[in-house]
Amino acid sequence: MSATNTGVPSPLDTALPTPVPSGEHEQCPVTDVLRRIGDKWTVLVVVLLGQRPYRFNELHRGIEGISQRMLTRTLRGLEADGLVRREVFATVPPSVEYSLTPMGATLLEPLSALADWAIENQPAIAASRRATSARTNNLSAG
Amino acid sequence: MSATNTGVPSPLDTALPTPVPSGEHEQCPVTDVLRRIGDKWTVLVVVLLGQRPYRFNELHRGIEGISQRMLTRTLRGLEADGLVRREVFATVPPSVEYSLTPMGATLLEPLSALADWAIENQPAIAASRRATSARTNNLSAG
DNA sequence: CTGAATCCCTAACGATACTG
DNA sequence: CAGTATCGTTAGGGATTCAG
Repeated sequence: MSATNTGVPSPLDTALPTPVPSGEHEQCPVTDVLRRIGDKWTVLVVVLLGQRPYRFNELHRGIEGISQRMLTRTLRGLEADGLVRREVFATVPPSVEYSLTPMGATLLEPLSALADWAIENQPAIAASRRATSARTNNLSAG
Repeated sequence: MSATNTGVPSPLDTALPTPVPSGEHEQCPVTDVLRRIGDKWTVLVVVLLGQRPYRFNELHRGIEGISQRMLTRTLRGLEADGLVRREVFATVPPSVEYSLTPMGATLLEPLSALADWAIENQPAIAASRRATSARTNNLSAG
């Protein structure tokens, strides 16, 4: 199972030559993507759009806690990256439909792998965090 | 290839029942993990430690641009999550060795899938971004 | 060598109000 | 309905300094 250096061909090696890229402003694509999808809402939006196209307020209602501002920014970012398509229908109450592009849809697969890992390991992680904070409290208390 | 709703069993569906979890403070494990590994340095550290154990300053030199502060915080976070193990050797110049735990090593696999995707799609994403900013400039200029 | 502590800046985020 | 504009708060992150 160990993916350290035997099992996995590791495309990460390709992305991280030797000392780590990050020359100055040019980050490696992996980091770039991680920072994009690591924000607070992008994954939720992508996952919802993976089910079917959504309209703006539909997403707004579907993602509890998101503000219009952040929903707009998230969608704009995904659109700029070519992961989401935005279709405007000039109807009388104007409506806008968002959907994944083909490239956006392919993101669901690696995302699923990571989600799988997250779900599987979340209990262990949570337990580890609790143990750590308990240990920290002990140090404070004596 | 479409992973929209036919090909992939989508563990995301498990994580996102219908309207999206996020009751109030309790986020879904996927979002939680994404925010953890989506920060600026975690992935780089995990990838390096995936090759072999590293000492503190070795990591510091290996990851160009990281500050001691952030390296420490990143390692502490990973340690608290049970993904990284910290071993202190009480030698005369004290040395500390960091390595992936077994659970940490399993993270390399889904990370590779995502890295694969990132590397493969990075050109398209970059092109899309350029096209978008060019379009924005056109609106401003004309 | 391996950090912890402090200060400061910026980007991200959220709430609210306003517009086509 | 689908946004934009503005403002205030907070969290992430960097530089520097100090300590075991």
